[in-house]
Amino acid sequence: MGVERYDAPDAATVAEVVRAALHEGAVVTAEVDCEVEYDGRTSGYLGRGDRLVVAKPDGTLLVHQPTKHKPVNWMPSGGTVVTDVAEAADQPVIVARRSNPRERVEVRVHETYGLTRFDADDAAEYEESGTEAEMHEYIEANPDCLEDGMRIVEHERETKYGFVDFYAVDASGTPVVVEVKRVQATLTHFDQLQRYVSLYREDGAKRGADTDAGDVRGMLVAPSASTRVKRACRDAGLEFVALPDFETDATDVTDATLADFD
Amino acid sequence: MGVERYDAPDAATVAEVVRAALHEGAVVTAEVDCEVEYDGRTSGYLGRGDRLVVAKPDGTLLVHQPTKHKPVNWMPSGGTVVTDVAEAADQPVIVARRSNPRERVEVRVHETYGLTRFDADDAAEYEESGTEAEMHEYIEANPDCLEDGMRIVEHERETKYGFVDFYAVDASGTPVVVEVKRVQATLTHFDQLQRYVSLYREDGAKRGADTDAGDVRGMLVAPSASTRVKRACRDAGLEFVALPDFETDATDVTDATLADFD
DNA sequence: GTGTTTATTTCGGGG
DNA sequence: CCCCGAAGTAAACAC
Repeated sequence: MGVERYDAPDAATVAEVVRAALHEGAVVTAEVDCEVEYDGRTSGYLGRGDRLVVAKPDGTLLVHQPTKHKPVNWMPSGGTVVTDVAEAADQPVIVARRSNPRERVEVRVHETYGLTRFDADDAAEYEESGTEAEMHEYIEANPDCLEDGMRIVEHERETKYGFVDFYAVDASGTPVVVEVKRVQATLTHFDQLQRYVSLYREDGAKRGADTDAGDVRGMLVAPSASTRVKRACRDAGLEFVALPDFETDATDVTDATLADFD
Repeated sequence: MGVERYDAPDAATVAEVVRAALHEGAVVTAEVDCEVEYDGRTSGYLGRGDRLVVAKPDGTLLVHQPTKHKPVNWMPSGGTVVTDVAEAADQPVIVARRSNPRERVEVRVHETYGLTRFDADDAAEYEESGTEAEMHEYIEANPDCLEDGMRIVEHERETKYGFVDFYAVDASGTPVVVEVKRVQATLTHFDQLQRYVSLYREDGAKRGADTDAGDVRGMLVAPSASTRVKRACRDAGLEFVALPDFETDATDVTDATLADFD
């Protein structure tokens, strides 16, 4: 929980402080004028400018420009961050590497305005509600919200082409493949459902030519869908089901249900 | 390009420095003990712990735990970041909001270890090569890499269900829909191609029942693909084409070509 | 503004 | 390890 601050440190200090901090589990932030080079999945170069550099002890490296959410260059956790001093120019150089995929970020520092070592102590974990997983739980507990008489047969059913959110059966016994989305449905989601339904229809056709191979319903469940998606569903014989106002307070419903068992 | 540093500032100082910095276009970083609340697309809560908070003048807010690439909480650019002091506890509170979607991040600061104002001057833009766009250029210039006798008819052809990377014709005059991926092909990519091909086949069927409506080839081009994807392609009558070792050094080729014109 | 697609996506879960 | 799909995806780009 301590912070150590270095103002306009020289190259050797930068290299040593960063090395020691990361080794000892501390986070380092630096305000620098630098240029950046990336080589790996693609390659790229960022000319000189003022940036915020963050290095974490898990190998994460972030280079932030003064705007935007995403770092302009980075390395995800799992790699290693090392610092060195380029002899010729007496400049600190921060290099982050990893293998799989093999990639490398090099930050050549021209000027270090400031450097901070932060021994952060954080045991908390983020808790979230309103996720798709919770939506699944809600549907599993209340299959009638999809359609009266619906019965869930299997959740996350594995097929040779991937996972189906729900495999269900409607009131008349017809199988229903259900794909659930927490956000407005897109063409990609339609694609997913289409893939699963095609599979079931093929399998149905194999089981027997006399049975109606198309006797499988596909259901895309989401709070909304664009016109294009609705049309695609209609054209492909799939159904879009608007699950209205699935609010994050669905947890309240679950809580109430659980309370009923007390 | 200047940095101002505040050690263990009090709540009023934090609020004022953050306000002034963001208003004047500077980036602020703070090492704090805080709790965080998010409400918007989902909702969530993060209990007390030491974190690095970054606020940018474009409305970006980042809350970083000591590990991982992604911030545990954030607000993308475009919103507003305001600071205040909770009277009761004399704590700084940083709130980022935006509409569309309507969401809000609240950082309740229990202790501020350090605060930095960074007047960053950065005009550089990141330049990247080895992207999918370059892969497209390569294919357009060398269609034979897909298959001997292939001719590109159209690049980025628009359809009512989205864009097709290439619309081509093979040596025998059969149309080929081509979907190109820079990374290993996934089922999602297969889905995309499948959607386009279905469309072309439907259109073919509409044009004339006597012509073979299935007379369209679909080609998924990528450096590799999982077994599942290859099987899906085979089953759907689509082709997977491994475009071997398309390296980022394709830029070298370009450079050499450009040099030839000197 | 919506709608769609890409991404050095990152991340987590399961086999 | 790979494979797969979610994400508060963000960001670019077309309409």
